[in-house]
This record gives sequence, C-alpha cells and structure tokens, in this order.
Amino acid sequence: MNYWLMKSEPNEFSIDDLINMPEQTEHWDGVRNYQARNMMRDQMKTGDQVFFYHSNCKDIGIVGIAEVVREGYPDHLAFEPEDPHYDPKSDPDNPRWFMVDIRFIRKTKRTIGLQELKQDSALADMPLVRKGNRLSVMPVSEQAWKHILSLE
DNA sequence: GCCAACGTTGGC
DNA sequence: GCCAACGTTGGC
Repeated sequence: MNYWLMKSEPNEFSIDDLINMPEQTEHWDGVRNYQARNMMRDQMKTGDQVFFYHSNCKDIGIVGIAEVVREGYPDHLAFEPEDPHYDPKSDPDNPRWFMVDIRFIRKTKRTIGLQELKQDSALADMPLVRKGNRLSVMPVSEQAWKHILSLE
C-alpha cells in the first residue's frame, strides 16, 4: 500500500465537503500539474491512504484521512469549455489530465499544522515542508505516514 | 493582499 | 533548445 498527501483549499473543497458528498466520495478533478497527474494516472491504487490537507487558509495542515477508491481516469472538466479547468489540448480520445476518486475515512483528532510538520526533523525529507513546494498531490513515505499519525 | 518560487508558454 | 515573460500556488 502507498501513502499520499493531497492539498485542497477549504474555500473550494474542504474535508467537511468530502463528508457531505454521496458515499463520502469525490473525484479529485482540476489538477493541472504534470507531476501530480502522473501520480494519479500511474501510481495511486485502490486502497492507498491519503492525508487530506487544507492549504491557503487560516488553519493550514492535515485534517483527515481518505482512501483511493477509483484509480486514474480522465478528468472530464478538461473537456468542458465553460469550466475554469477546461483545456483545449485535452480531448476524450487522448486525455491529458487524470483524476482519482477518494473516500472519506476519518478526520484526524486535530489539525496537524504545517508549522509543526516543518519543525519535525523526522519529516525533513517530505516534499511538503520543502521551500517552494507546489505539488498538490505528493507521495508520503510509510515512515512519515506513521510518524505523523503518532503526532495526533 | 503581497510576493517568492516555480511551472509553462512561445518567440527566436 | 534557450530563456524572458507570464501565470499560478500557497504561505504569510
């Protein structure tokens, strides 16, 4: 099993929004970054565990856990001209952008804040705490996953 | 709202 | 293929 971290701006889509979705499941659409795309298309497997992370907000950090319930498939928003995520270079016969479905498992007992993660020497290798990191989907090592859960 | 970091685009 | 301009991310 693999572990991941996915960022979302709670103004756009929060952990509570995920809870309120039918089946507590949502497709992770709108990602327009090739590294993140490649991970969703090629590497994320059903049953993989995901940290749900709130970015660009007052209370930044890990807020919950979800799991992958559907592996990479084309992001339909790229085909819809009216949508902000429309990309004319992606077409249904040769899709450029992919997404996965994730299902809510639980909230963490508290928000595990970015500052706390940054200050933890055990997590120094995480892309999340590296300067200038902009990946919205990133892998988490098993060691880092377990360590973060121990902070709860 | 600001702005540093960094990915993408496109002219050459 | 280089690289300047531009757009976006995301912490602060």
